[in-house]
Amino acid sequence: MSVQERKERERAARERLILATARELAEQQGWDAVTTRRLAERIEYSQPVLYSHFRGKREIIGAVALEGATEMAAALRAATSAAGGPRTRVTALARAYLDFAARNPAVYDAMFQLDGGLAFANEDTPEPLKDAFAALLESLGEVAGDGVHPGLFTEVFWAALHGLATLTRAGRLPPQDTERRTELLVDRLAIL
Amino acid sequence: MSVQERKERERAARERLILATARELAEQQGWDAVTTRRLAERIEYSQPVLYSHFRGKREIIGAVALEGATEMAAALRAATSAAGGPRTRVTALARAYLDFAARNPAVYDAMFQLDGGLAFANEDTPEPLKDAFAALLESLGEVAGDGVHPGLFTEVFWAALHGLATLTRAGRLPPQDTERRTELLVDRLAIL
DNA sequence: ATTCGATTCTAGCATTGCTAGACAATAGAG
DNA sequence: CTCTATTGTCTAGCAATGCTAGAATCGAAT
Repeated sequence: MSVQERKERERAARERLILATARELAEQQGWDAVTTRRLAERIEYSQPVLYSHFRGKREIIGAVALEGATEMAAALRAATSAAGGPRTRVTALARAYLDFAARNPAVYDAMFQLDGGLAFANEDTPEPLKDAFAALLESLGEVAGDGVHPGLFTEVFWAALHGLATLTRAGRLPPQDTERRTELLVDRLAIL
Repeated sequence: MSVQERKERERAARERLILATARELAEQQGWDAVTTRRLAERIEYSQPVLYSHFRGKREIIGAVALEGATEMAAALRAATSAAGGPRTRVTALARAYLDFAARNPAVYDAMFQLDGGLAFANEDTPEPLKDAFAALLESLGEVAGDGVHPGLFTEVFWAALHGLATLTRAGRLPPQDTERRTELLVDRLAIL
């Protein structure tokens, strides 16, 4: 059975290669530049190989989105674990979120702007996405305030961060005031 | 000179027809369904005619976005003018914004999600967009709180609304709690 | 009625996502 | 070591997309 195992390892390695290449290409030139032909050429296989791993381009985007969700959850937890009190923690969380979005625009797009064919806000939601939301909830639940449902509060805070991230990235908001906007958001929304 | 005038009138009418058709098609089946061929067929002209009015699909999206900005500004002002105090006014504003986004998803996409080739946050920004932001500022400036720049506050509030609108529309947030989220947002962000 | 300029259309290009069917490599049996 | 059957990969192609060149047609002014 060792032959089978080797093949599966190689197949898994190639799948990782596809995803890493797609992500790299998307970060370099945007998702529009991630065509099946270019992607195939970069991994040095023909296009149909892509379709033996993923149903199509959408599913590739979805896979990158899941990778990103895992990383984002880790980044958020790393940022908040170093903080002392609730206030520093929430500020660190907000900064880490916006920083992740700014540093990985293509991955952020895959997660929240593009159609990756992923389910959201129901029981079919993939684990990494639920976990990323959980990472937000861990720090935000404690500053929701009395009588306010932590989940609802987290949704609102998240939406605000998402709005800041996307509008800034699209050039709708001047980038230089990001820090001041973040502070204002935390000051007002969080009950400390 | 009457011939020239008639021709210009007809040309302007056709341009309105193109935009109305594009918008209708986008609202019915999404912007992906707005192909130059389908659009040309619906207006009963050939595709190249579209390019005598607009540089390309992007510019059509941009034109729809500007139309939408004008309408949104009007909708926001209509909603806030009926309100008595600052609190009712801000709540009405938030509701009107989210309502506009929910009722005109394709137009909202054209304004904020798609690339319509429009400038933002600088002096080249088209008038309708600046005016829509001004409509937000009119009601939000008075609840920014002492020592907080009204423009910055408006940006943050707007970003939060934008996040709620897009995440809800993309199925990332359950729609039924929209009203509670709106109330929470207003309660926390606005200084009354 | 004819000419000439503007307008509109036909036909086509290159690119996209995706797939069918031909071809090649390889594992396992003899 | 050879043959076969399965598994994997590639070549070639489809329909759809945005956009454009050049032909054809229309209409206003002479």
